[in-house]
Amino acid sequence: MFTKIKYSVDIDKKWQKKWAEQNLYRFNEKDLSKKLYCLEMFSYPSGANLHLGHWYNYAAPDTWARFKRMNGYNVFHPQGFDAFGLPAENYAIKTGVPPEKSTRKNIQTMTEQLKRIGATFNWEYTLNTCDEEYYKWTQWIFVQMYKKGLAYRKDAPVNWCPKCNTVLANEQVVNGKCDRCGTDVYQKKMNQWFFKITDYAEELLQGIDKLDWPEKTKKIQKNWIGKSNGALISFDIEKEDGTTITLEAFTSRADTLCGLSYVVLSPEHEKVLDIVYNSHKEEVIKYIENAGKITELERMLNERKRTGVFTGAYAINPINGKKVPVWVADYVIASYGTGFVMAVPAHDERDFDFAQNHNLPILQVITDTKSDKFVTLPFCNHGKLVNSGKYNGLTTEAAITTIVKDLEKVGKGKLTSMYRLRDWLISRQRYWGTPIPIVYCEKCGEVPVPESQLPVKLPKNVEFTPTGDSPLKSCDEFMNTTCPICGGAARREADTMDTFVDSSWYFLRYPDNKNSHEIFNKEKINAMLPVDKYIGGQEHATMHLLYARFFTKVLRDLGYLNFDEPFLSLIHQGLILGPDGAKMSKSKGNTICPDDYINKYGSDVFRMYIEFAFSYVTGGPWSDTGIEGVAKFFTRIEKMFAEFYSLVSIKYDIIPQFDKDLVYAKNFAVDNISKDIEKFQFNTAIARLMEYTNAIYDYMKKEKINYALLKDCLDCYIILLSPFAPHFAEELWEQTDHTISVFNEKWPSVDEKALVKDKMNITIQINGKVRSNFLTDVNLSEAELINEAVSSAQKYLINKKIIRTIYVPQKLINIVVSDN
RNA sequence: GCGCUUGUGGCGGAAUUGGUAGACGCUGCAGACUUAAAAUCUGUUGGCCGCAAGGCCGUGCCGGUUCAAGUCCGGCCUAGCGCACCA
Repeated sequence: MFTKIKYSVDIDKKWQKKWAEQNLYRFNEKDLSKKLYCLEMFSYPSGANLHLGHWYNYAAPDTWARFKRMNGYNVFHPQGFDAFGLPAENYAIKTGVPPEKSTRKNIQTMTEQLKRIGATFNWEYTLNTCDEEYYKWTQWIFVQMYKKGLAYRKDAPVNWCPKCNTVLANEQVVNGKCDRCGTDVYQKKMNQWFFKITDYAEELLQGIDKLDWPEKTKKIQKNWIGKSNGALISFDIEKEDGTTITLEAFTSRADTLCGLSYVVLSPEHEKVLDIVYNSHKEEVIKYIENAGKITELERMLNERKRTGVFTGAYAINPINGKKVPVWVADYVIASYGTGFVMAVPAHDERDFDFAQNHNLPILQVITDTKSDKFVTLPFCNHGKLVNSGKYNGLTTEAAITTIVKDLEKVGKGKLTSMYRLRDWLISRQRYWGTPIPIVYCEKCGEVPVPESQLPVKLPKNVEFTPTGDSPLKSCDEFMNTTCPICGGAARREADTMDTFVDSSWYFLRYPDNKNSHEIFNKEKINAMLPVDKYIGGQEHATMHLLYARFFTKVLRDLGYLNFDEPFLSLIHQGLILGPDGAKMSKSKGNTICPDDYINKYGSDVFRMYIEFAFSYVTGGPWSDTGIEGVAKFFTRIEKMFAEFYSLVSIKYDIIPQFDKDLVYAKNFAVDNISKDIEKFQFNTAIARLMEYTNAIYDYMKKEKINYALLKDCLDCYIILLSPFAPHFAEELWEQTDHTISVFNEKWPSVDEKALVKDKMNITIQINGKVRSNFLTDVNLSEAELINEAVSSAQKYLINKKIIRTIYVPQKLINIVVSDN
């Protein structure tokens, strides 16, 4: 029998225990026909309490997952930890506690706290990237990639963070500063490991359009890959000794070739010293040395001043044989294109600026298509060609293909594309990460560790304070090993991998997390993936989300996967800011601790509040005004049920007219709540639930009540409530004489007939302004409606002439009038 | 500099994609219950004019398209994000 319920944190505990005992949310591995892989980005095991961001990231998608579960889906909803990385190591440096120890402890605390959300997580599938059983396979992937030539080592100028004492990937440098600590990053030439993500540039780009991802994220990723169509053009350069050397330049404006007035090499270009004349050598070397000292940041600041030096050499324009001077200038960057550029000052701002500074000729070869009027230089738009011999009059588009075709005939040009995307630098001079499974043997050189010897274990007792050199180097027992090929003495690679490597494939491991003899069972993973719904922050648009796509494609090409994309549908949760509107941070002291709220109100109130108070994908500043309102809403629900059980039951068979409102309200609620949850619009879904609550209250005030109908509506009510307040709904379900669990119930379906109204409210507009409205029968014809509207709006029509009427079905009639 | 996104009551936020702006809730105000308070319930709550009926104004600003604009177009302002010598 129903006893009065008072929802509190005790009810959370009761049901969390029962659900765990029954393993209620168990994933059924046997039948994957309706599997649904719902995944939130895993979190970093930080020491402090679970913060608001975690709650927001996990609780709301759990509402979606529960909804899907009740709609018959076999929901797979795993949870794990991205445990390697800088924060644990920095914490260790500060406190002296080894990262291993603090991380394990944090994982334990966080797991307990995550359980307090009362989510449908499948904990038996958990993983942790710093476990040997996990990173063994991270290393295994590295070795597979190495064998395919996708992991390679090279000397390259890399981004160095002097504070973190490590190199960074391009993706981790933001405005010339370290993404992590904000320190100015500078370039350093080092020998490092890279993943050849550029091999997949085109496919990564092409695949984006097919994804159900936020448009903005797709755009960010497209821009990051940065495809640019153009042509490679070869220039012969005459050296001082009389020989010539040929260099290729990439350009998107081959049409401007006749306006060429010089060519430029970047200071880092390997052929600079080969080309330079003796008379200019000293000056050029000095220039290169200076250019090397400038950091990324300074380069950006000095973006207006374009410096450079002449090499003494001349290049031949392949289209007309004209000789142009060869310069070295740091406005040409070595890492994009070929590091060698053709300069057309009349039609490029940078070249124009440079030419003016150095008194180089400026030849106009493009003019406006529409007017032959004088155009101001530099003219960078498209147009038509002038001063270009036989190409005169062609549009720029046509000229590009014509000119490149002509060049191609003499082997001097071809159409091609360039990408902005660089290979992914994965070496880190840090301790707390996956060791790179490579050994260096004096005889055999660089040798990948064979699969049978994996994992290369991360040693425990290492001095991990960063010195700028890899901490593992100081650990002899780690470093000294034997060569897997010849058995002779060898040294291990001392760097560890970027933590983004760990997170690039974790979603592939969850469904088969205990597999000890292979990375995962192919059949199983191909049946379980792709992830159907992925939820996480937008800040990963050019990092994790790109890397994970890359790994998926690599593993597919290695024969392990039969799909191309890991995450079909992606949602970004908004960011919850501090009450001051600034990003929450401990240093600013504007963090919010969910625990206080949970202890006071219970986790369901907290969950429903964060779902109700924000638009999920937008987020916003935190404020707890309103959480009382949600708590009150819970009380109102409790009272609603108490009131129902106190009613004298009056039963009758014929549903009178006044039951219609309730039936409508129920179906309206089911319809809209379902649609809104599906779209992650939890705030409006909850609003509709509140409306349904009000409708039930209204009904209970009536003189005559159809008890069976009301009971049915209340049962439905509990189901609709359950994804938003799982513990509370489960308690109500039990108290209203049902067998648990409410989560085994089928989500209600909509009776479309109940949503058809027999009356409609038509708005009357006069000249587009709302004047009045009238309630009428839905079956009336347009003509009848207009008549009714005109007669009911008589007072607005005095001395007016009706010009036309517009009828919007079921909604409004606009009467357009003029003065008589 | 280029590209994208945002701007709605005192507050959080709605608005079926061009069709009654402000759903739902918070706050405030008034009332009921109470010795009183809390809790609960009932009304009310964009601004201005009006006793009222009613009217005028109103979705960052200026203009436009349309019978009709928060929604579409052009320009500007604001806040935020992405890229930034990409040839």
